[in-house]
Amino acid sequence: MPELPEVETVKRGLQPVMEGAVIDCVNLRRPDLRFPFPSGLGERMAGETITALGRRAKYLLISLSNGRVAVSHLGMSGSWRIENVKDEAGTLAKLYHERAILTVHDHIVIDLTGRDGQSYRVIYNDPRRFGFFFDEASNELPFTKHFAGLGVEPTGNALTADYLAGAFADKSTSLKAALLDQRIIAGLGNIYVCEALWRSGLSPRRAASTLVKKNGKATARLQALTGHIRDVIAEAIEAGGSSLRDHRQADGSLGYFQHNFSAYDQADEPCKRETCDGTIKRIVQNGRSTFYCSTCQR
DNA sequence: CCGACTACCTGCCCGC
DNA sequence: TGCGGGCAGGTAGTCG
Repeated sequence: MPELPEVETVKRGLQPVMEGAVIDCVNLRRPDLRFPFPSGLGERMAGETITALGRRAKYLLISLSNGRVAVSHLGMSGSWRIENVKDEAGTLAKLYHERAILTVHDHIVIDLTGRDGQSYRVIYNDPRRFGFFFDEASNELPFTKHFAGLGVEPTGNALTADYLAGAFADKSTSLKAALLDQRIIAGLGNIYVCEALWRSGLSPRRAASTLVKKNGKATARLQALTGHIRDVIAEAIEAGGSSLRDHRQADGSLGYFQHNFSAYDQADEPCKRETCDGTIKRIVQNGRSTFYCSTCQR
């Protein structure tokens, strides 16, 4: 589920509890997710204060007072939730402990003492275990293999039509694949690429280079696409993340962007563009589903 | 170097 | 009702 807007939503949901909190203990309930947890990870985190939560691309960043950062990637099915938020007596946390409310897919449990002095429990759940969790010295993180090659954020000023023109100029690969490439734009996933292309009236099958003029400048259509990428991501964050099926915000409420999908998961539905009488199709590109209208997306 | 493909893992949904 | 097949938000590794 988790594309950039969902990770941003998770971050915002966790911030009130986690920022400024002291980590009492970290329980890694299995040795790995997609990769083995680094040796000593839980011990390094215990006793530290969380100085800030951040996000880069689809990674959640938990900055610690010892100069390290714990990094969480949600993979396809990861989520974070907060338990025992209202613990006024200071005893509820213990009760939850004893009741063993954890399920088999609750892989990471972080017990905290918040700035308000109350006890909190933050839990990472991930049925498919495609997520990552590791730590790194914060000044080293940008140079690690996961971060070194990441492209620009779609939320900031670095995403411009000129930047994309440079990245797409010699790309004969499909627009769909180019937009999913985290080395170009970091944070887009299958849903928002489909949505941005639908808004732009661009076929996901078109070669990326066809949006660049011979002089290397962006075409008007690439300029429009750039704006739609920024818009769709901003709207999804505003809506609290999309969430297919069961994706929930950290406070347990559902994101509702999914009600706004124009193309993604709309196979056989009529195209929602007012001037179009086409039907959304599902095709497979690079082994992944693409949803688009071949009538108005050219 | 790049692009295409596969593997990783569980759960859900559909058709038989 | 049970079972098999296909599919799911992502990314790292491999291969050509």
